[in-house]
Amino acid sequence: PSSVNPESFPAKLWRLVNSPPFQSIRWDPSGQGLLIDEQQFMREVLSGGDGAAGAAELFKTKKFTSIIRQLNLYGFHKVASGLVVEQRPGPGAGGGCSAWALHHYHSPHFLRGRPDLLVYLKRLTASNKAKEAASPGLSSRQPRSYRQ
Amino acid sequence: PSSVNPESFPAKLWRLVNSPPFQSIRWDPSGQGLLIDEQQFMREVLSGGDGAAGAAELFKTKKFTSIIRQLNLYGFHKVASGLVVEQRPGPGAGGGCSAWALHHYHSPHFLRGRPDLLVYLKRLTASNKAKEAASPGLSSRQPRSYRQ
Amino acid sequence: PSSVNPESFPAKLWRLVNSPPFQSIRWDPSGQGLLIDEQQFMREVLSGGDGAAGAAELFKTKKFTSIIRQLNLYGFHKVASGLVVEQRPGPGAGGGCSAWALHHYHSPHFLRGRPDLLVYLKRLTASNKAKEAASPGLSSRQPRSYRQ
DNA sequence: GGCGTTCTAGAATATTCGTAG
DNA sequence: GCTACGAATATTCTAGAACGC
Repeated sequence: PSSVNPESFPAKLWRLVNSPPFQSIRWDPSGQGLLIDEQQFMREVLSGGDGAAGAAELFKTKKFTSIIRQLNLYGFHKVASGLVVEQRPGPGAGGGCSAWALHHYHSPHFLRGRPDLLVYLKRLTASNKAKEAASPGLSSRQPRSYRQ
Repeated sequence: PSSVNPESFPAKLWRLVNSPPFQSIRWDPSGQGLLIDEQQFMREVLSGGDGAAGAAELFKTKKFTSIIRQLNLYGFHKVASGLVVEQRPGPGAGGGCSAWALHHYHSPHFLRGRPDLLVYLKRLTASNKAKEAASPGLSSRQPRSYRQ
Repeated sequence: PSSVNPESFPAKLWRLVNSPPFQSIRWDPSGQGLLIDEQQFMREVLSGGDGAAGAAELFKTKKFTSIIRQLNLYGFHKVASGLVVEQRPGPGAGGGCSAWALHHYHSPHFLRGRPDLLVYLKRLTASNKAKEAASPGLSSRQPRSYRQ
């Protein structure tokens, strides 16, 4: 019945992560999380589309922090890296290695190959939160465990 | 009497803004606010000192958002841009126009030529806020204009 | 269900002590305590990762005392040395006599082969301590021996 | 009212310094 | 001496709140 608004943030995110031309945002190896390269994302997706595939005006903002705010509003949580996080290829050229900001985010309703789950991605508004009042009620920064 | 800890955030900020070698952070024309060029600041100050004057290890963070959090913790507020913010001359080559992130922040206790005011910059902790309980009590984002 | 945040101090400590490439930090013979060679740890783990396995940015600090503070915050206690603590053979010549700082620390929730206990390692904050108000309440510095 | 964007604050852990015991 | 802890600041992730459409 109720499909997902293709202009909503989760729908845009889904299209981006499944778009091979966009290298800045992709699935993690397990397909359960999102990897976003901040610098590359700013060039490719934000700031006016001089990027590769011409993501013309996909988002109104030019600030990466707005993307993070949206992720949190839709219930995504940051996954602590620290472990694998694929090795830096660093072939040779380019040189300026630059402090990488590779963000890893996860939502139980955003999994590779499962577009059917997108309908469960709700914006965490006051009213929506009231509806889910009986939920486990995670605190703002999960004190310890976070992978559910 | 009570001087300012030179390792505190306000002291570091003061030294940076008064350091001509650092072009990423400077006074606005009136001397009452701070201008920070995000991209340049990340290169010059954060991320390991391959920048100009070697601000080796001034901050432990490499994230610009941490600087913003500190500014807010010390009572700085963003100044709505669109007004002054001198045009960047754009030396010539390159041409990558790039979506500029030029941040304009203000605090009544951070004014050009007035290092004596720095002692009034207090970190807004629970305890410090309790001490100033009698203040007007501004909400999180001042409803309209807040330029005092 | 609830796993441990891999970015927390106990998780990092666990990975380090179980990482053979890191020789500076290892289990004591009984597997109930931690042995840390201060000088080697500073080279291998702190101070920029020119060390062996490239523990790039595992900690933001470069001070060994900060590691000790973290150990104490998570309930570790120093084990009186002078007893076991195998002598380091001293690889060869030189005879850098070495007033070696070999630190021996213990926690009942940090045992070799028992990652399941890590969830009991709680940061000793004011709030956490309040929650455990009804606990046996061990004093800060165990009166005498506590080797269980 | 919903949603997106922006600025600010809350809350938890991390780092540092001083000092009590 | 020297271990352990309190307290203050720093860093990080998430949420609150205001505004415009």
